[in-house]
Amino acid sequence: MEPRNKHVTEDCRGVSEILSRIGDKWTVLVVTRLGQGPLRFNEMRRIIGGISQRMLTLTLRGLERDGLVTRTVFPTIPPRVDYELTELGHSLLEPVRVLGDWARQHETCIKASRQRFDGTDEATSASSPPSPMGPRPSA
Amino acid sequence: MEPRNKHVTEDCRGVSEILSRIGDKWTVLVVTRLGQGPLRFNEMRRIIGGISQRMLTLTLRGLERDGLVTRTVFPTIPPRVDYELTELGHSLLEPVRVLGDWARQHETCIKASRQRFDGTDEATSASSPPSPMGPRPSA
DNA sequence: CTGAATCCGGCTTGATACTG
DNA sequence: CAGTATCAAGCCGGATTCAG
Repeated sequence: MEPRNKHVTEDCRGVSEILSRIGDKWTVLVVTRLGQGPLRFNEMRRIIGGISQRMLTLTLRGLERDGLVTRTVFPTIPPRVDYELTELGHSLLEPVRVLGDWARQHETCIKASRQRFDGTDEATSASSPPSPMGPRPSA
Repeated sequence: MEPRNKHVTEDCRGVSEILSRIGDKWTVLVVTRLGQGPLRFNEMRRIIGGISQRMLTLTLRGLERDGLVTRTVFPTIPPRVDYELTELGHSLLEPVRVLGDWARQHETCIKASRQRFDGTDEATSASSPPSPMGPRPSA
């Protein structure tokens, strides 16, 4: 990546990258669950539900790479692997919680806004096909 | 014990959705810039830099749909469109800032961890202790 | 039980060209 | 200036299969 420059935009680039990192489909779920204590692979898989092995592996791997979780292998039979949040991982828990609070707090509002927005189009022209980006009602 | 435990996953689903929303490539940049005041389309385009018309349009459109920004059209020639954060949009600014602070604060740490992770080619020559610190198979 | 490798479909992104 | 339409490329995520 580019070196960190002076401008705000550059700062936000870094932020954006981090957000992309944790903004993917599963990372937040995994981190949050792990925030309640270490878990084994299939425990997580079962608890989270709907995540494939592949995605769980990739998510965990990425988290480990970023130093957010530790991977502990017990060379037993059957094998056992524990995943646990590092200190850094725990520190992420709080910002995520803040965002989570915001999300839950405004979830209804946002969904309502979406329905309003999506419905505005059809209300004016009923026979129009569903366009991915309907026309704007000029203010 | 904690009834909250059972709901965390569901809660996080919603959070995850919101995160996906703002976790895309440009949303955070746009919102942050808009947090400093209303902007016109090409102003933003120029300020952010590297974003295509298409992506800026789509990002703005999504933000508008979610009720986070307002779009004000001035039917002049040449046309002029102002984008501005709504109250809801401003409320998002804070959580984003929190996450942004975290990101900047741990940016170095994370990058270091990545390099460490990518570069770690464990020899495994040492004894594999029965203690939970087994070697990680290289990718 | 944990996880790697493969194939594949879909969404997201981006470049380009055109319109009011 | 602001926005749309279209097309192509790339990444993401899922199902399946194989291995230790």
